[in-house]
Amino acid sequence: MRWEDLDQQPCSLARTLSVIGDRWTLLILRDCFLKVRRFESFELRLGIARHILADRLKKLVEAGVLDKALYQERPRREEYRLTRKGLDLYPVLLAMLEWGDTYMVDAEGPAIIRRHKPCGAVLASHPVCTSCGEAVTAHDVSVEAGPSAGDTDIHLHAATAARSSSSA
Amino acid sequence: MRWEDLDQQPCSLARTLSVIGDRWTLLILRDCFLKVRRFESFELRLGIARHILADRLKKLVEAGVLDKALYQERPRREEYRLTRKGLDLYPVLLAMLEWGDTYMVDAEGPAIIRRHKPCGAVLASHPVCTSCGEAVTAHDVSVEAGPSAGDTDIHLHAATAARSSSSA
DNA sequence: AATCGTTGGTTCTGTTTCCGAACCTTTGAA
DNA sequence: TTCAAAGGTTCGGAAACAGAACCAACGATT
Repeated sequence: MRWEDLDQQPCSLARTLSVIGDRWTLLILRDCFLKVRRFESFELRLGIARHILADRLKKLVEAGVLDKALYQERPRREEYRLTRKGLDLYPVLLAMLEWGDTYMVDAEGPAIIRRHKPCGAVLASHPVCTSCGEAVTAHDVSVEAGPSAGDTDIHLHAATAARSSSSA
Repeated sequence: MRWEDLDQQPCSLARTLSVIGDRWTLLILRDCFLKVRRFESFELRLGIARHILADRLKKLVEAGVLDKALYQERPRREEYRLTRKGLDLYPVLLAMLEWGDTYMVDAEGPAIIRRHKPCGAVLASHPVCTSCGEAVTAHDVSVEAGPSAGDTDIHLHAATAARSSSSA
């Protein structure tokens, strides 16, 4: 499978990965959420090759995750800001941050702490079902074919995928 | 920055990416959550080169995300299962799935639907603060130096990162 | 007891993709 | 008229990836 074909897959995870699934993109987005907005700032903070940074920013703009806005005429200067679509990636970042805080930190604990401003607590979060409000775990979730399922039952019948399927 | 150095960064996102941040790993994990457990099944479903698959599975086992368990003696057969650490990645996957469902689907809607078994609703979820139970958005969260912060204020002072910092 | 199929890999040899360094362009300031 | 800053683009080498072939343990088949 080639990287570009990911967004053709009938799987929302694959399609999401086609936007944010590369080496640098999530680090760029992390910085966006920290209010980094300028090409040079990204470069400095990430130590990324300018070439790659330019490419990633362009792709994020094309994907509608970032918006390139003029913040100054004459010297024309532009900055990158998260769109609504980009802001909606926050749960992804948050989930990754918290997993890292739990499993990947040194003995002393995490280098950065997030605090939930409304309540003042050090932030820990978990997903809840928007309908019933209960916490969601992998075991509570079942999958079924959706509207555009077609013959893509491959995603449902995991262990039985012995038939030579359409995506093999 | 080299890819291997990611897990040395004082940032939980970077460290998480050092485990799940490559092209294939999240797709492999998606399948794990769909109860795919065997080398051949992964290969068939993903269309991944065997070589790469073997490498990713090994790394996931080394990282403690998967566990390689004997499920049959004589023909000795092993399978890969999510550990607790791996299961705890579910919020990451879920957040990506839902973002994809929202922004990346065709007109007909998503190919796969997730249902919250306890309440029966089609699943939509959002993160809530474990302390106060309120929904968490990017705007509600502030960051501050944590226990092992050291001189890594680079992660806090986004736009002011004009000094040549330690990670540049 | 030779060989065949199944599972689960490893070893080759290209081809993409990535990275780092250097260069280019626009604009304003010295 | 040269300089610097912001924001890119163009290169050659390095790494990751893909596809195919090969290996090996084991059981079943003949």
